[in-house]
Amino acid sequence: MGGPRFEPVRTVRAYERVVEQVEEAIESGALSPGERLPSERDLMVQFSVSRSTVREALRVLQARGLVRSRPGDPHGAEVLPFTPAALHKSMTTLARVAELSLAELVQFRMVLDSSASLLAARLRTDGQLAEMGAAVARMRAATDHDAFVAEDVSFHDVVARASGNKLIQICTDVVRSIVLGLISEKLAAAHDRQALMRQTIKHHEEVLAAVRAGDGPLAARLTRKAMYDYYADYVPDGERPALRALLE
Amino acid sequence: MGGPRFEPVRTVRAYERVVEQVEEAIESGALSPGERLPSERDLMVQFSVSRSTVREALRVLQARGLVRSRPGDPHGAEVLPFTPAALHKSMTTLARVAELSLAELVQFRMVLDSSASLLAARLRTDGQLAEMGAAVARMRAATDHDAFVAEDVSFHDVVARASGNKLIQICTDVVRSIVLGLISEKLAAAHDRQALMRQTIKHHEEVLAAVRAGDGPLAARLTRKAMYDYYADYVPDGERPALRALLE
DNA sequence: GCATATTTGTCCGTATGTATC
DNA sequence: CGATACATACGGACAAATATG
Repeated sequence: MGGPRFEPVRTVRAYERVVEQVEEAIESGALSPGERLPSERDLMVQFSVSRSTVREALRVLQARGLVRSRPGDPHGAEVLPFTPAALHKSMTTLARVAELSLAELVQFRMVLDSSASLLAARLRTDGQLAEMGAAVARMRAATDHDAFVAEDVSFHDVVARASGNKLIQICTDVVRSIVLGLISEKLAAAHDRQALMRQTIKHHEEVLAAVRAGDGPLAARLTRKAMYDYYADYVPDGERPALRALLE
Repeated sequence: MGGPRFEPVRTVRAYERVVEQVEEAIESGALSPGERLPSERDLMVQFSVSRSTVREALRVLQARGLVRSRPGDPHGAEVLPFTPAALHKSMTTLARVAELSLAELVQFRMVLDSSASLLAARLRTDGQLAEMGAAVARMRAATDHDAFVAEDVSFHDVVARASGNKLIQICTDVVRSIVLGLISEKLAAAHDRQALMRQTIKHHEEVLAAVRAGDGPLAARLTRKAMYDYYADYVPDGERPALRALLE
């Protein structure tokens, strides 16, 4: 007994091996954004596989947002700079197939954005503070609703950046766009847009003041409150208690 | 002036249109997990494209975790039940190409898991409370380190489930496995594993008591503290202040 | 258990539109 | 502008794997 323990052999497709190798080259930094992959014909020689196999691998790499190939490009597929597009795609899919409710998404935003505010209150630079103020000023000056929302987004973007955590920054961005995609039309059709906009500006000014004062817990609490007030109307009654659980 | 405003035509690949249609069918629920797609030959007839195009589309759908095809399967590709595998993949890639530091990942865990504890203190059922207690008991009984970590994970899993938020549940799971993948070998090689395990059990007991008492803020604070104590040694000195910013 | 039919995985060749030099 | 090389898409072919009778 106790001889060598063999592991089951996972039959791995040819295109997967191609994907793995190119992926490793990109993620390890051996291939940098802007650099080019060899042409499909070169790749089929280097990997000793057919054209179809190379193409299936490139489709997967493209779906993961790592490369992009254009017809006729003599330089081969381009290695792309990092974007959260793939994360965005998979989270959007998740929201649909896992049937995430708007309440869950808003709750997640409350958690992430309030944490960003908490950290920003400690770690923000003076330049970022100025950016936040400028965003609020542009919110005040916004004439149409779309511009207002855009400046609202830019405020939250600066706060997320000021948190110093790239993962928080990316996830707030992704989840926010999903939420806005779900209810942007409803927001635009709100009956008392002016009042909502005034209240939103007031909330942002309070958050900004807390961040400026370095009071992280207050900034976090205000952020949660602002988000609740902004979205609660669009959340079914039964799910609002779960949101309020984050307000103390 | 002012004639019809034409929009630029986005040249869309044939395989992308196939992907879109199948994706829509799955995400809308027209195709449920366990059901089968038509065979590749049927698909090329239905979409009026070549088999290569169908195959490239299937590779993309497979990369997104929506379907799986096996060689020789007469029933066609299988529609898969939801898994966060695609999210896991894209976030792992993100961690590498965006060069996420361990500190950022741990900080993200502190945010998510403490929020889960906060919500769980309010929303947990008695059954879930019992599950948490059982997990801690199994942690106490664990003989080897791997079993201990496994029970640790199951505790956090129950808490995340008790939060009532599927997105929190999934993201805690994904980020945790990434963090563990980064430093599991270091954890196993810790010089004073016994002391660490005792401390971890104590922390979990405290969190459990707070959750049982319904004290969400306390449970959240204890969760952040426990995670900091567990991982701080593996985070470079310069990045620890960012972690401590979450401890008040 | 075995033979058969079907399907996928992979390969090859070709035609067409396109981007670059 | 022309020539070249490229990606896109098509169609046909064979071997290995799978399910069915």
